[in-house]
Amino acid sequence: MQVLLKFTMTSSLKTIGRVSKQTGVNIETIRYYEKIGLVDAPLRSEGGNRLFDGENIRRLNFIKRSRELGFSLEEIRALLQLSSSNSKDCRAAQKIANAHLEIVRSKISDLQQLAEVLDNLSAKCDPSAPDECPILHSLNEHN
Amino acid sequence: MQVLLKFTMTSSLKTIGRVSKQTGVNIETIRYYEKIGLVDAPLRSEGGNRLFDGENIRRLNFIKRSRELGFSLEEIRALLQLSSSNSKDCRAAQKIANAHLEIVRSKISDLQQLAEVLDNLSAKCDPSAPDECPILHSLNEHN
DNA sequence: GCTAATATCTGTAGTAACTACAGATGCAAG
DNA sequence: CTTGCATCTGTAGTTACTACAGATATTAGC
Repeated sequence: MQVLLKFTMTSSLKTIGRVSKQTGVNIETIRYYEKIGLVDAPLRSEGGNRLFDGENIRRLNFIKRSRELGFSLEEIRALLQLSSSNSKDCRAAQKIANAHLEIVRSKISDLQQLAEVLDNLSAKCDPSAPDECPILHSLNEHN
Repeated sequence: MQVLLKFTMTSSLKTIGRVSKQTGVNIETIRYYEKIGLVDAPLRSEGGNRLFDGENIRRLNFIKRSRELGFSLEEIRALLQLSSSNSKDCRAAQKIANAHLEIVRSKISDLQQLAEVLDNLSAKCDPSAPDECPILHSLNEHN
C-alpha cells in the first residue's frame, strides 16, 4: 500500500482507459498484446485493475508505430527485442525492415497490375448495351 | 445407376481431385466454397464422392479469376448472381468493379507511403555505427 | 457513508478466407 | 481381394483483432 503510493507519486501509473486514449491502441488490443506476450503484464491495483507505467506505455507506442508501418506482430516482437537488447543491433533491424520493404514493394506491384486490369474492364463497359457485360464476360471465359 | 451412366457419357463428371488440378482451386477450398454456399453442391457417386459437371467447373473458374482480381467472396457472390441472372446487369457489375478499384487504388497509395518511409529509414542505417539505430530510434521516439 | 454511474475485469466467440489435420470410408489397379 | 491412393466429415488453427456477457472496481455526487 505504501509502496503503491510511492509509485504513484514518482511515476504516475495510468489505467487502461487513459493509456488507450493516449496511445491510440484499443483497450481490448492492449489486453490482447499482453495475452500473447508482446508486452509485459503491468502492475495491478488492489482490486485487480491494470496500472501502466511509462515503460509499458513506451512499448505500446513502439508497437503502434510499427503496425502503422505494416510490420506483423512477429516482426515487431523481433524489433522489440532488438530495441531492448543492449546491443541495439542495427544490422538485424535493417534486415527486418528491408525484408518488409520487399514485401510491400511486391504488393504494390501486384495491386498496380490489378488496378490496370480492373480499369480496362470498367472502361470497356457500356451500360446502355443490353447484351454482354465485358466484366462478367471476362470472368466467365478463360483469358 | 442408369441415370448416372447416361450423365457420365454425355457430360463427363469429374472427381474433386481432377477439378482441383484443372481449376487451380485447392480441394479443401472447393469444399469450403460449397459449405458457405458460394457454389452449388455437386452430384455424388453412390459412395458419396463429389462429381462435378461443366457448370460446377465454370463457376469455380469464375471464382478463381475473380479472386485473382482481388474481389472478396461477398463481392464474388454478387458477381455470380449478376452473371447467372438473365438480366446480365452490366451497370451493377461495373459498380462492384469500380468500388473495388477504389479500394485497390487507396491501398496502393498507402503502401507507397509506407515504402518511402521504410526506404528512408533503411537508407539512414549505418551498421558500422555502434550506437543508435535510426530504425529503432524512429520506432521508439514519437515523430 | 452510500448509491449510481462508469470503468475494468475474465473468458469466449466472431471476423476473412482459407489450410491442416484425424480417423473413417471409397475406389481403382494388380 | 488386397493394397494404396483419393475422398469423406468435422474440427481446429492461422492473423490481428473486435465484440460481447456477466461480474467486479472505482469514482462522483449527495
